Amino acid sequence: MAPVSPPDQTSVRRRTPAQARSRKKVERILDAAARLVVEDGVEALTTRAIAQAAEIPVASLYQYFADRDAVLLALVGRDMDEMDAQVLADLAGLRRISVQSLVETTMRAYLKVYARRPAFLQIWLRGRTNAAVYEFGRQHNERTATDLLAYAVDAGLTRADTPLAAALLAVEIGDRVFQLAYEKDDHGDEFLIEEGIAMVASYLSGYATQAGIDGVDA
Amino acid sequence: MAPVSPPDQTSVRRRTPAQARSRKKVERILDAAARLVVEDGVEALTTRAIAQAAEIPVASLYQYFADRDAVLLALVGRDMDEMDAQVLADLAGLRRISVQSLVETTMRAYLKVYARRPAFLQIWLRGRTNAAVYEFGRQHNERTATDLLAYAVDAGLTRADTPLAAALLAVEIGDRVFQLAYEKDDHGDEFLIEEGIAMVASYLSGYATQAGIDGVDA
Amino acid sequence: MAPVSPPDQTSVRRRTPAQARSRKKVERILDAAARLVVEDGVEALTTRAIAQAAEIPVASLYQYFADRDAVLLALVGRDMDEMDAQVLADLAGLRRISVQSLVETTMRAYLKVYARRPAFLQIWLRGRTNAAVYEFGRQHNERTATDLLAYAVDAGLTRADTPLAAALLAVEIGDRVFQLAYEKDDHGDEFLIEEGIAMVASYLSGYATQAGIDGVDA
Amino acid sequence: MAPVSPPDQTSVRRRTPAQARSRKKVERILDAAARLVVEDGVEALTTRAIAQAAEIPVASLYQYFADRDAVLLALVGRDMDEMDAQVLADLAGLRRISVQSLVETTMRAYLKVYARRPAFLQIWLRGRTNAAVYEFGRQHNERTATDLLAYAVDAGLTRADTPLAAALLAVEIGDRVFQLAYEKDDHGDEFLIEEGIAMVASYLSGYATQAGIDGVDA
DNA sequence: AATGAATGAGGATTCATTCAT
DNA sequence: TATGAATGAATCCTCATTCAT
Repeated sequence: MAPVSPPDQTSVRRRTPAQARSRKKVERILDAAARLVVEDGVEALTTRAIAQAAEIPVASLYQYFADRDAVLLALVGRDMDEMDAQVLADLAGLRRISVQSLVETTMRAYLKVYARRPAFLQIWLRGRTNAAVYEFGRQHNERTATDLLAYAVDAGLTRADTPLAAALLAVEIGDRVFQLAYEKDDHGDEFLIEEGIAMVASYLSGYATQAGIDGVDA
Repeated sequence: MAPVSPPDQTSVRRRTPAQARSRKKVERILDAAARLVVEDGVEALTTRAIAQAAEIPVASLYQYFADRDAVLLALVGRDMDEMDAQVLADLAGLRRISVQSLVETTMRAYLKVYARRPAFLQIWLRGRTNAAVYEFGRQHNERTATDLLAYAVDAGLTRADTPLAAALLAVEIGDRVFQLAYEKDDHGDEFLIEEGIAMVASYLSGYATQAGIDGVDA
Repeated sequence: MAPVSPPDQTSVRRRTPAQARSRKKVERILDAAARLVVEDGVEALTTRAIAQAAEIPVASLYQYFADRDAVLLALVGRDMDEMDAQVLADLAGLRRISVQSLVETTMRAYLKVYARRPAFLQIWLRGRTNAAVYEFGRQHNERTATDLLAYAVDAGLTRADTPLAAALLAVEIGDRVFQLAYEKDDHGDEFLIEEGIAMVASYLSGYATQAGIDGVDA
Repeated sequence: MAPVSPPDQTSVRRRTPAQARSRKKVERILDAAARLVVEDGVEALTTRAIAQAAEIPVASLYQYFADRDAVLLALVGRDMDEMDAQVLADLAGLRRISVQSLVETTMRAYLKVYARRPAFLQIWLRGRTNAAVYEFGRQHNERTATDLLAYAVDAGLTRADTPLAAALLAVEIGDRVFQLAYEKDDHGDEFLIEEGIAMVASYLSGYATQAGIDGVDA
């Protein structure tokens, strides 16, 4: 079973020139928005500012996005998909897996994306101030918890009766560890990250099977 | 040593009638603001709304508070002081103390105040959306971490070389546990609270002395 | 002489397939617009909304209508034609005619159409807010006054020197009676309708010939 | 009994300088709005335009009016009060009164105000396009009907069992007569006005007592 | 100390229409 | 003929704060 849900891939097949153009503009808007966020924070992401940065009229924004929040969510969603993909890839690369390595690999995958995507870091870890983003995060964390738990149970790492709430707590705590680690440090405070990983792994070990502790071939 | 810094008590001695009147009005404003927050959330706390709820002209707000954020901070600060006092009191009531009971007592003290102060719960756990509040929280957590660590080292519960960052991590994780537990549940999800307390205690045990694990007379 | 001008029937003869298709789409758009008006009122009739309801792109609207107002006018015009036809038919069915029965039959014919065409009722009686519709109404009332007066004079019901302004006043008052009667009542307040008919008939009787009062064979 | 409700006179007694200034500004805004309406019609009455014409910032508008509609309603209300006062005064001047003279005097009183207040004429008779104004008009007509009926019954001009709906119909028809008479003619088409007055008077005579027909000393 | 009034700056969103393809 | 995309021009309204009195 896949450890995290793959991104939604509705109608990715072919694309008309018009759609391609449209997609390009969407990207352009998102890139402009990303720039703004990195420079001035999430609150600076006004429709006016986005339009100006993307060099389009404000009204044109509404061709591509339903409203301001939609832009923000698209921005987060884009990077979040990359996040999930990174976790997927890194877990796939493991030879042996245990609860410890599952946690470590997953969390370190996140770090890679934070390093690559400063806008994401900014929105996600520092500016989760917007209600829409907050809700998006909550849902993503829930999905992640569900997927990872299913994966762990499936792989025989944790007991079948492990409560979802425990998985969710682990994910949320991981999330907070990152928030804390990146609060002042653009590269993430390594001490906090290590301790955080240890804490989460240790917590989840409480639900581990013997195999989950010893590790099994992937 | 006191486990948490006592509230700032500048010029509490005597008070002129004018000061007393002023204090009263401040309280009235804060009470109005608290009502608003509980009813409509932090975003509803506009200067207009506060003034209307307190039945004073908007301009008069600025007699008592430098700006909008100041109101919010005063609101949080008032309850935060109560929080610290509760922790202080509950720790003082312990016969024997260990890392485990230190964590448990402290976190349960927080729960008591959340139950008593819905406005605090609303601002602190659900609406930490405002930059000023966020910063205030960070600083309070830092102070709390410093104080608790000093207390623990002093009492011989943790090693003298325990890094402050570890204490801070513990406090922040505790904070997140509460955020999660109160997200949807006005009374706090008990499972999450218990697991959270266990997680934090277990983490800090890594820095405990033997006495910290066995417990000592307070 | 016909009591009301027959609808404009430019080029109704034959139709090419393309024209037939076009006509179909026009009907589809008008039906969609009618639905919108009934549900949400005249102000809800935006080009966007119409296009969406008709399931065509907004830009395609402009293939069939010059602008937004044109849609509204076409909508009104369609039902107005039916209105005129109903008046024509009902008057044709009369054995004997007098000023009284002319007024009564005409006004009751309107009621029939209002009952059948809720969109018309909505636009015409409740939402005559749009300048174009307003103007259309004025012109239709003028035409109706002219036609009915000619008919009445022709039939010897009213004096030949009856001023057009009197006929127009009668029509306009009838119009207002309906507006009032349907203001809150979807079926039309019967008291107001009866009194209104009586008022208009009584007024026009001032211009009646003896025959117009006694009635003549049609 | 007063034939029409006197305007609301809440706290007209004394006035602080601040209130006087405020009142002055309100008048200034209304005057500017009136100018706009006369020149460009009701739809031209945007917040921007009003503010510009009154030479104040848009935001200042909201000090004195809750929203755009409030300005329009204040504008209408101001003149409507004058209208009521004129009716009151003119009826008070009558030596003898009958249904006929009651109708005539009332309607002619309206004409005087239309002549004095072009903005009112514009909004009321030509631009009753705005929902708020429309509703205001409906309510005023209802109040007027109620008051005039009570007055007529009181004076013994009409039977005590005259239905309110009849009075309302009379008022509404009078209203439409004016709309029609002023449609194209800034001074009001005299033929339509005379005929309209006759029609309404004749209609109401159906509910008159003998005294109402013969007339009584006021 | 108290406050009515004033306001600059900005907020999101909608709409009818055009045009290149 | 059909339409996706583009957009200029407005819309109303809110907010925190200041200042003269």
